[in-house]
Amino acid sequence: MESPARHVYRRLHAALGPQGWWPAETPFEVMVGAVLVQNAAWTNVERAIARLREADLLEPRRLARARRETVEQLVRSAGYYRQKSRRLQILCEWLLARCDGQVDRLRDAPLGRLRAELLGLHGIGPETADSILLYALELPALVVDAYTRRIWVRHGWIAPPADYHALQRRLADDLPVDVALYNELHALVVQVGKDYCKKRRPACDACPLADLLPDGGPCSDER
DNA sequence: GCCCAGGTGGGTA
DNA sequence: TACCCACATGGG
Repeated sequence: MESPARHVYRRLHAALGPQGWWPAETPFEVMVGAVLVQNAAWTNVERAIARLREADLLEPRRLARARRETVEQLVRSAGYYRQKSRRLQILCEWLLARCDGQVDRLRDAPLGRLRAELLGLHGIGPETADSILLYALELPALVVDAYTRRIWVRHGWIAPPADYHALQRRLADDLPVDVALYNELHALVVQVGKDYCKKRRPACDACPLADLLPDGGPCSDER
C-alpha cells in the first residue's frame, strides 16, 4: 500500500491543485511571515505584513533598527504582538550578524547547521525553522504543523503523542527528498486542514480524505 | 459570548 | 519528563 504521505499528497493535489506557496515577494518576507503566523490566522498576518511594507520595514537592517514600539504597533493585527516584534528583531539581528542581512547567502551552509542555528534563536521553534528553510531558502525541510498532526493521528497513521520530530521523521521516511513536493504537501495540508480538520469540529464528510478514515466513520478527536 | 488560528517558551512537581 | 500557562488579535 502506498504510504499515507504519498497518498495524501496525490489526493490533495488532484483535488485542490498546486498552491503556489509561500505568498511573499522576497525570502525575507517569508521569514517575517513565518514568525507572525505562529498560532495566528493568515488574514491577520497579511495586514501586519502590509503595514510593515508601508513603513518600508520589510528589510533586515531597517527592521532591526526600528524602535520596538513602532514594530509592535505595526504587527498588532497578527496577535502576540509584543512577543512577535521581539522575535522579528532577534531574527533580523541574527541575519545581520550571519550574512549581513543577505538572506540568499544562508544557502551556503548545510541544512542541518542552519536549522540548529535557527532553533537557537529565541522564538524560533521547529515549525518556524522548517518553514524558513523550505519556503524562504528552498531547502528540503519538511514542515509539520497542527493540521498534519491531527490528520495523521485521526487517521491512525501515527500513534499519539505524535511529537514534531516523530511525525517529521515518519513523513521523511515516506517521501522522496524533493523541495517542490515538500512545498506543496504542507500547503495542501494547511488548506484542507483549515476547511475540514479543525480542533473540535470535524467536518470530515466533505473532506477529500474522508474515505480513508478508519471504518469510514467521522474523525475521532485526538484521544 | 465562544471557539479558533500555519507555535513557542517558561515555570513547577 | 510531563503538564500547565501566558502570549493577543480578528473572523466565524
